[in-house]
Amino acid sequence: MSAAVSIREVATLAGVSVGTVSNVLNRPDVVATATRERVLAAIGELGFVRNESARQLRSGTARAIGLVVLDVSNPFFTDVARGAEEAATEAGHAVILCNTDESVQKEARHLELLAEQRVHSVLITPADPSLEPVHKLRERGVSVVLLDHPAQLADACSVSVDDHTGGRLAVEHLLVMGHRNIVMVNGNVNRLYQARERYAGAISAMTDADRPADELGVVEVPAFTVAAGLAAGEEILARTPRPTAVFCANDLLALGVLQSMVRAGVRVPDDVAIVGYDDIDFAAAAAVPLSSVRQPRWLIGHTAAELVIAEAQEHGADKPGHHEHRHVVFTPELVVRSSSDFQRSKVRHRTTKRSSGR
Amino acid sequence: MSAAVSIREVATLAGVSVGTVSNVLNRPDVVATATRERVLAAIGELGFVRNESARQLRSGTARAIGLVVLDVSNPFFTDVARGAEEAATEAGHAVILCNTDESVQKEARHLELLAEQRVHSVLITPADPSLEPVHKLRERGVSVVLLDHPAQLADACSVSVDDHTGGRLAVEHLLVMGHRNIVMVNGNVNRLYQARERYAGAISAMTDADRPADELGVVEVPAFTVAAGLAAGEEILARTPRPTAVFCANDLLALGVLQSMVRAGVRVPDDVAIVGYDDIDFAAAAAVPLSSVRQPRWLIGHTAAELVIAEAQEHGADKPGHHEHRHVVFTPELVVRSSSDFQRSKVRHRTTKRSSGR
DNA sequence: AGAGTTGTGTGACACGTTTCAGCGCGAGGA
DNA sequence: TCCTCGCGCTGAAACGTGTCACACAACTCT
Repeated sequence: MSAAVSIREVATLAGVSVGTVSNVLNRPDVVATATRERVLAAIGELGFVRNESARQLRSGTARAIGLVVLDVSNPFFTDVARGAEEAATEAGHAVILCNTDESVQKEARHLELLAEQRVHSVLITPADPSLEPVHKLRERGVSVVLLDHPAQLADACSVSVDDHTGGRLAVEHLLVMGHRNIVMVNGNVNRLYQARERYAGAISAMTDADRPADELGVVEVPAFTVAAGLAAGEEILARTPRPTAVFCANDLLALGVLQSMVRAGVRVPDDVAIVGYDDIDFAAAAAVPLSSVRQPRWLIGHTAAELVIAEAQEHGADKPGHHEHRHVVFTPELVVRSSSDFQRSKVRHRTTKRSSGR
Repeated sequence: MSAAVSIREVATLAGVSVGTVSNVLNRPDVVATATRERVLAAIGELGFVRNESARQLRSGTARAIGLVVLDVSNPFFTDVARGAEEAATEAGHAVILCNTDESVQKEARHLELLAEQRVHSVLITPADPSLEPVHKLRERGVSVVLLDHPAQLADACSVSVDDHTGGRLAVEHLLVMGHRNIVMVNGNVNRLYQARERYAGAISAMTDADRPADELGVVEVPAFTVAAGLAAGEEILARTPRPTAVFCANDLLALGVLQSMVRAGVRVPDDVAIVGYDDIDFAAAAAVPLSSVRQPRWLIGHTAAELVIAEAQEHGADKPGHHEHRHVVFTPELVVRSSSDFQRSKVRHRTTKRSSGR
């Protein structure tokens, strides 16, 4: 009901000019203490709230950064988002979270909206492999940081995790555990960079171990979700001979596969070993704790936000165009738990017996 | 690099006035076809993008609605967010997702930011039980819809699920299954409305069944997370006599409790039955599929967004202040799965035997 | 005492858009 | 022929803020 109160009304109530009120808000040190307090009192009395639109119009750019992810429902991305938000908040920026569900159309629409908002910058896990909307954004002068995407391909900073190594670590581990019939549950290799790299890493582990590449089967899924993992699990169960190990490109898939194994009475890891990717919290908390390739989720988001803020500062202070794009690459780490480790799962079984014996 | 191009440059290139360009964008029907196409061509050539800040400054309010939730990492809330976003997109609005982690400070800060953005409206699951920041927002003229919160307390619309019934359903079920030593894992009853109501429902199930209320124990947790559930599970395991059933105020807690039971070799549901709340996707996909009180997550978000959009339209078209606040209450539904149902879990066990027998 | 200096505050302009009164013009009716 | 009307377009006035050149007063230094 109460109409929006502007800086002008504050000024008249405090008996000063609008410029002074603006100074109180933005450079409090240049205004005398007495006046400042008078203005602040007026602000409180009127319940004045800055109009961010007007600020942005004046300054040309918003104090917000867009974060565009493939799936908000995936805990991996919410953790990345938390990291980004923390870094952004420190620098006085807000984060606008956008979800694409891997859809090129949704991605384009979100980027369009973000461009209209004149966001400070955009952190994005691209859904469109052509990166065309990303380039368009850069042409419009918006800083972009690519998440989980190859550094060299685009004229932008990037933060990623070495997916090739990640895939290799997982399959090396399974080979060491003696598995000779492994299947990888993966997304579309042409569409998603992560899917491509993790598969390549897996293959390199096979060749390094002098195993023929065709010992690594593939089940392609339409999405990185638990439901898709369940379907993949059914397909794996139907295969003869049944694979003895499954490497999933993502923990949600792994949880789905695990679930279909348990439902079918297939023991994990005794009959089938499973390794996931991302090491989300649900992985450790699964009924058969899931081995997984850990990525520094929070750090990815945090670093990306820091990078983009730094880029903007350089760009502003120094000569424009002088910015050197940085490419941060983290190294993933294999976390072995019961789902792929016979020894660990034995410990669990012993505990089981003891407990049920009392 | 390319400086922001404004409507004025488009106008000169197309040889028309700025007003005409604006009309092409907002009321294409009032401008002649030839001119319209000329303008559109100029827009394409220059790569013009509307400046949303300027629009907002002029129109007074943003085409965005804020969604403030207690925990973005909780799949329940991401599903609510998807519903809200879908409804908002239909009406041409964007959704700004904010996370409070149940912190009063973060909530206040986010609402402050949203107020500065002059958002169209706010959908919120309040973290501050006093609702004071919510009232402040309403005074500033921002429409608010409360999610999962009692309708009557605030001067606002609300969308909620009957938590009292939900709690009752869960405990009734456990009583029918013959449990006489039940424990509820719950958040702080004074701070969170949901915790309070679900507990009250649970108690009413006890008294309706002529059971003494003290047969329902309580474990209070500091947060609705898997980690907190794990800790609660440890505490439950240490109790003597050990409870035979656990009702968790949320699925994340239930997953944590389930995990600690499995780790300790306690069979679910044979030794301990577990019922969760929300029926997130992970519940069905858990290794012991989780019984849960289902809430229409997507619908909650969708309805809330629709309500707030409708409120704004009425408010704008008719006399202001004439809006009648609506309170939508959904009814929850108990979904029984293996974690609390001996029969179902038997089926699973038979399957196990058959499979491992081949 | 005059010149420089520092500390405060003023007021107008610019940012990019929407909106609205109004203008020119050709067609149709009297 | 004149009047009216509607179409298509123009041009200027807002919207609320940040910035900047400038004004004014009170000191300090020589």
